[in-house]
Amino acid sequence: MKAGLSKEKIIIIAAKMADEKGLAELTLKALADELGIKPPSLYKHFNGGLDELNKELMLYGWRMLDGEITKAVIGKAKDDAVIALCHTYRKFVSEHKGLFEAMQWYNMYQSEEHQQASAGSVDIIYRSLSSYEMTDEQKVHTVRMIRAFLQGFSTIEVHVGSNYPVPLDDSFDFALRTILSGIADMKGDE
Amino acid sequence: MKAGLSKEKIIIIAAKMADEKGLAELTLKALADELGIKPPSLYKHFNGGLDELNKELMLYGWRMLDGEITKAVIGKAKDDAVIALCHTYRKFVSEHKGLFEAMQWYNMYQSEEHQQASAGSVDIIYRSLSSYEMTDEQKVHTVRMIRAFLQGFSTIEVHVGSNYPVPLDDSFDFALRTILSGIADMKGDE
DNA sequence: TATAATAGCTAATGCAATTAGCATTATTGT
DNA sequence: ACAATAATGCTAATTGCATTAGCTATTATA
Repeated sequence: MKAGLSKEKIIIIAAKMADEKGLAELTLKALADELGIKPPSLYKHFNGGLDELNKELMLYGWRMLDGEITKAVIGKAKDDAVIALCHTYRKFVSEHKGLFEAMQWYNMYQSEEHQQASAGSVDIIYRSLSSYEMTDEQKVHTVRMIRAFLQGFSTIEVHVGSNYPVPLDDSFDFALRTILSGIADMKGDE
Repeated sequence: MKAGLSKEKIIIIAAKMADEKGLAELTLKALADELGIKPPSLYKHFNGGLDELNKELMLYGWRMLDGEITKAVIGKAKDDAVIALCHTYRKFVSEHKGLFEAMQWYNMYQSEEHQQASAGSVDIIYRSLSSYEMTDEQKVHTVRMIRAFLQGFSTIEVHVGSNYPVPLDDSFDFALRTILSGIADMKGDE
């Protein structure tokens, strides 16, 4: 019997499974079961087996995040753009914990492809900064800072959960304001 | 033959292996080979098998990082303390990439123990902020911001490597200055 | 020194990934 | 329409690691 599957459809299902149960639970066996096929059949779609599946999930995740961020910053500039970008990133992670795990996977097989995967988001952050008056080098630093903050905060949030007296939302906004204020201060600096 | 091993000795070797080859390569088989014993023997030290080994590595990593940070901030206050703390954290990660991977593992089996593991570092960051004039709530926010930044930056650094035109060192210092400047600005804010 | 605990071993099991080779269903060129 | 080909699925078999069970030697202790 032919199940009428395609790489894209499989990736979408796999992403859903990863988001629901965590990336570690996404085995070829579990995925095959879900799809109603046998594990070896997956190799017809993913020659590279589990590794390739993970790589595709990573790329899929970055593409999706790029798309959402792009939408979110349309028509916005400076602080508004950065704020929208950060909130979008955070929302994405909260809704796609499994994909986010896969997206952090990009050093394995330290290849080009993986480097480029996150380059899209980096580029969008970079362009969101275009309306600020800063040197290109300052922009690179700022992109890295924002990226580090977003990734770090998201990771902690995913891992730790949100059961504190002081809400994480407040901390996120606080940190965002701090970063923006830092950016505003950076005129005269080297 | 008795190899005269103890849980502690094994963890130290395992940590070294993880740092050298990556956490994923640290299998019970590889560890047993390295130790000159057979895989099942490891269960005499780690009842819980691979899971427990990973958990112990995580705890070991946090203990070690706590120790180094504690040493680094002795006799320092305010910005000096924060700067020392951040540099120490970053240096630690660059020297212990495998352990760092294990340290991020702390949500699995979403238990108490894991929560507490990173609490030590959080506490040290918190205490490093004691000499600033800010409310307790602001301190919590700031701790989270610093922690997110450090973790995010380190992760990116570990994953991406350092082959850019703009050196990561500069970006790190830049971000650190930005955060400190943001902290300095936060007097009147809510 | 007898006894219990410790730390190692071998043998066997289970499970997921993967490979090889076969069968069936689509597709496509004529 | 139909032969050739590609695509997609299957079963059977292999590999490798984690884990369990049960045995043995060594160490520590009463």
